[in-house]
Amino acid sequence: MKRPATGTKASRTHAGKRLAVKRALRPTPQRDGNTEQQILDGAHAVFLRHGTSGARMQDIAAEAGVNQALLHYYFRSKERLSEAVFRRAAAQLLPRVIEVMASEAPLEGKIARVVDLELDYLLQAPYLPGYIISELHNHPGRVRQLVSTMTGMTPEHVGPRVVTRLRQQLEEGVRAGRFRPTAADQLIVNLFSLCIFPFAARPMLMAILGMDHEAFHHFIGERRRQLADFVLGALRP
Amino acid sequence: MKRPATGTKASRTHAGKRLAVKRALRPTPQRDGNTEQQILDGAHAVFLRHGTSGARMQDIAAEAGVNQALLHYYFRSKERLSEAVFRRAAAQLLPRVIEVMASEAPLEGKIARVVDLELDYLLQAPYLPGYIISELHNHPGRVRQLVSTMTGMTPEHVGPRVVTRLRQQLEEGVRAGRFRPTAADQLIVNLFSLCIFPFAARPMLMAILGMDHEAFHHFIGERRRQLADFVLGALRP
DNA sequence: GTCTATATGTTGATAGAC
DNA sequence: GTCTATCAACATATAGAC
Repeated sequence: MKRPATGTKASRTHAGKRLAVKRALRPTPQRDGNTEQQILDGAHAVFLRHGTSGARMQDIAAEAGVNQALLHYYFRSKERLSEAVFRRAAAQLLPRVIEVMASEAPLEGKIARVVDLELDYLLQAPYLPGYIISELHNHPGRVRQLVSTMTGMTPEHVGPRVVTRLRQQLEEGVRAGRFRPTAADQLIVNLFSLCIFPFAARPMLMAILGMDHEAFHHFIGERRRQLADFVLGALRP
Repeated sequence: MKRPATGTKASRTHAGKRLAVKRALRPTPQRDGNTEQQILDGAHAVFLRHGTSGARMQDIAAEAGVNQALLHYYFRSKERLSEAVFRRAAAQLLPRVIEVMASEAPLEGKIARVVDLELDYLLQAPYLPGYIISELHNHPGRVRQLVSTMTGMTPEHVGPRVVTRLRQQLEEGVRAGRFRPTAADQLIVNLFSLCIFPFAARPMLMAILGMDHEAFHHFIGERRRQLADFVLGALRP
């Protein structure tokens, strides 16, 4: 049950793309350039670590170096702010990978490219997978935002297109004796699993395998060199 | 910063293993048998779907069919109740699998057995992986509870033992020409990734691949038959 | 042991000065 | 646009009757 939305709805002007007004020697502190972006960055940092339910608006304000009221001025509510952050985050997890998978390059190269792309990216954004999975798990409504975000970036529906192309390539490979018969959707999920899970479950893996941050980094470096061969190896007839 | 723990600490009797007192025709409603268990089940249901931060004590009480005050009578605080639920959940994700992996059976059989065990179990507890990952991600303190829970169930430290045994078997296999050189920890993570990720990322995968619940169930059924071959195939020299 | 009623603190959101 | 001060609405936790 959602909160009753106390005040009048959408009553305020609600900052559009505001332009750089005259900023001379006002008592107003040094706001770098774009306050909205600053807030979004702060919210990103806090939401990614604590999740939407666990995040506190006060912490976001502090992280962004602004006042809590400004958060509402720019984003109206925590709900909307969290949507904005989730959209931005969701847009970073897969699109490049999907782009590659949907391309016309040979399958062997695509797999190697996806592994490199994904591991390299996630190494510098290690909280992303855990956040996405956490949000999607705890707030089922987020699923709609995910699909709308992804369909907004790629022509047509994402899954079918990638899977169809992949299925073609697998069938060709099988006929040519290069691959063993393999279901396309299973292969896709295998690839995503192998790339993303180690980051999503990072705290667990580090605990179980007794790794510190440096060891984990090294572990991923090793993985970056072996993973494509692992998958290609599995595809051999 | 933790909440200041308002009241006196551990002041109450705090229900130990309470025994079945005389229950005749009292006005007290039909409490099946064990109220503590009932609460734990209700808390499990709510925490697994909403996460610790998102869960509300009132919802847990309702789910358990009891009063909110009873939650505090049995578990003192939301924090402790959530710990109890997390421990119980964490104890179900891996132990059987670790048991198998640490055994003396041939590697090929162990892999097939792990796949069957894990997919079968997760099919009936699909929220488990998302919950564990979400908790570990949003509440880093949970990591300690995880390791203490796991070390409490298996002799010695978990990871090292499993990895050591696995490394031996891999080396033997390589010498016998059955396996290609493979890092043990990478293989372990590959196995976990391939089994657990599809459930952890289930909402995302269903959305991307356009599956409904039935289709997902069928997808896992298919996976159950192919996954071991996929991994074994990757291990061939 | 279990309930109803209530205290206490936190949190998202708003009002209004500048 | 940005701030300080404050409100109103929960959510957790406790008190106390039965």
